[in-house]
Amino acid sequence: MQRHPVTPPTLADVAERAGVSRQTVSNAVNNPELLREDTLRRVQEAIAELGYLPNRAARNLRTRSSHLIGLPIKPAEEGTANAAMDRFVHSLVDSSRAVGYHVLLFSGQRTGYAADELPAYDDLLRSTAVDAFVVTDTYLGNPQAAWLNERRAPFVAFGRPWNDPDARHPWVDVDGAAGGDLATTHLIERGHHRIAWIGWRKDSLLGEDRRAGWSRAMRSRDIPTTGLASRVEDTVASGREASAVLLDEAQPTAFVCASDTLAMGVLHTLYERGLKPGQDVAVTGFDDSLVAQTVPPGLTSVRLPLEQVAIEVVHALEGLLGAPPVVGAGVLLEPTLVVRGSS
Amino acid sequence: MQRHPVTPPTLADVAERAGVSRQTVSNAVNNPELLREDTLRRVQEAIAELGYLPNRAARNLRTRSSHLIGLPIKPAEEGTANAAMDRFVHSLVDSSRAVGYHVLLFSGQRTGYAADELPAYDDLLRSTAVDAFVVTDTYLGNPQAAWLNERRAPFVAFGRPWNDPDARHPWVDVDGAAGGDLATTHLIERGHHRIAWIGWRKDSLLGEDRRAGWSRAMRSRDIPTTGLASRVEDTVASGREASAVLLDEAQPTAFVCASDTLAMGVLHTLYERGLKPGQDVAVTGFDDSLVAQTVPPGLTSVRLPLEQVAIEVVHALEGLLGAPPVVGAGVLLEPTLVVRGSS
DNA sequence: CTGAAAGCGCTAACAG
DNA sequence: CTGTTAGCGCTTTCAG
Repeated sequence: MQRHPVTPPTLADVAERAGVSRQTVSNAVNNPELLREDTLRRVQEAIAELGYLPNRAARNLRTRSSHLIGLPIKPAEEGTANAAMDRFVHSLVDSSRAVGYHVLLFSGQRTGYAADELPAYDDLLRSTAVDAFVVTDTYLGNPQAAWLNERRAPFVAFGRPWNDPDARHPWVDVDGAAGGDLATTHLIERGHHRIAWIGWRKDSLLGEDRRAGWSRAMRSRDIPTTGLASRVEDTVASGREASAVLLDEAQPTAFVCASDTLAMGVLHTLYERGLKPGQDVAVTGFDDSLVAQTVPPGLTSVRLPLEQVAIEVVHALEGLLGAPPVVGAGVLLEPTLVVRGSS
Repeated sequence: MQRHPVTPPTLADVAERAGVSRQTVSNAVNNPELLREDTLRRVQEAIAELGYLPNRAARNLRTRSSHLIGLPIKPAEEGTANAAMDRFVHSLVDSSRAVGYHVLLFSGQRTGYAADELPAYDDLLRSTAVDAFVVTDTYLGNPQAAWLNERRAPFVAFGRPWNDPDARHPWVDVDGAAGGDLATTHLIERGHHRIAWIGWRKDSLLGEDRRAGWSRAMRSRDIPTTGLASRVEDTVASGREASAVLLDEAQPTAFVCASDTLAMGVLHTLYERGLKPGQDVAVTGFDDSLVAQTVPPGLTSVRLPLEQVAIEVVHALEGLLGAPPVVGAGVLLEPTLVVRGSS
């Protein structure tokens, strides 16, 4: 039954070895500045010799906190180029650990429940399994943010609270308009004028944000945009169809896409028509996914500063979980453009 | 300070409401068969009315287990097509939850430590933060498996213990040779004879396994393989160079690659030479990444049954964490081939 | 089948 | 600055 060679040492073991009380050891770990220098050193030696590490469960029970952050993961979307999550998760794990938190994964969307029921979140919260959540798809108009707000559950959103002006939770987001502008301006500087936009349906406010960058860049140079925009689902097939139609009806020489997935659709169309991306028609994507990085001849893409996003998210989390909790203002970060062969 | 509207109900609250003792409530939750039917129902009603859920920390402290599984994540490898992890993680989260476990993410490889030091694992173990680990890259010859074995830490490996014949831990793997065979046979049936292999360096036993499938398929039909194999790093650039050299020196009409990343390298070479994948030269990859799914005209790829792998991993975990622990035999699963435009 | 007692390992409060 | 006391919420004895 005993899984480990020996029972791990406890506070009491360390205390005995160092010749102090248990409380002093606890202080040595959590409030070292309270101890006299030599006592502290003696305790730390005992800790090192014994290889002592505080028992999490005991600490969690006592402090009423789990030091765990819940991160819901969406069902894997196959057939899309979405790899953003991956990079973000890595950064989040690292940033969290730096402040003493670990990341607990869970399936946010279990089937068989109404839209306003989020049992996965609820269970985690009520069983005190996590201290807070990080939610990443507020922009899909899903009910998480509202639900969490209502329960006063601590959470930080990656994504602005578009449809909830009086949301009072911390958020971190990337300026989609700046990204769209970046890509469009890049193409204009490459000599393109007829630059098409392929984005998502209008109810995607994230999509509209990115689109605004495209129209801003175009309009500020008095380049007409009429007939050059298309709004579709975020799939390769949709991107392919949309680009085929646009090519036939509006003769663009370049495409700015709201996602790498859509941009891949454009590459499909070009491939089918024997057109060379970057030479005959320029294409840019969004997210700098692995697909963008590996597809020949390379897909120019707007790269989100996900590492920085994670750092800001954790920073907001620290405020939220502090005493007293502090909710900072939303943070908006700037994307960059990674230029590759497709433009 | 109080984060939630009210303090969550405890066992005592439920007991009072149901008019029974705390212990009876505990039994109702953990050993319902011990209770009389009407008592059980009364307790369950009280639980439902109060929205009671056991406090994790308390339960963990008492049972000396965290009900958490540690999953190390490697630093994100940009520029590769590796998306296998993503699908696996999803499946693992779901499978684990079904048996009462959650997945805790951590950075396996922190910098600044010698190869035989794995402080991230050690800390998690000694602080009783996780009950077990799932390790996913035993094939890289990294020291995790040996280290964990030595400490008697419970873990399940996704990947065979290639270099450790007397390893006594459960593992789940996918038959790489079968995958290589599948791809090669498919190409042979499509009429190809000069089929090249691009794989990893010889010290990658996973790579050698996959390669064995290629040579097996070739040899069983008496097709010569001389000069048709190349072993390189797992990067797009290596795949590109290797395929260029092979094309010049051995004139293959098809490439079987040990990874989608290498296959993308081949597509780069074809692109540069104006050759059409699937028409002029056939290409197959390995892992069925998002890249394979989205690149035009689609990359034929060997797909690993990651959902099934996760299920088997969790099954092994259940055995490992049971009383008494049982270590089942290794499980080897069969991959499938997803045929797309590149062949 | 149900209840009472004990204690997991830790830290918040207070006393010395 | 250090030690004592108490108890977080739960489950495992052991009696009734």
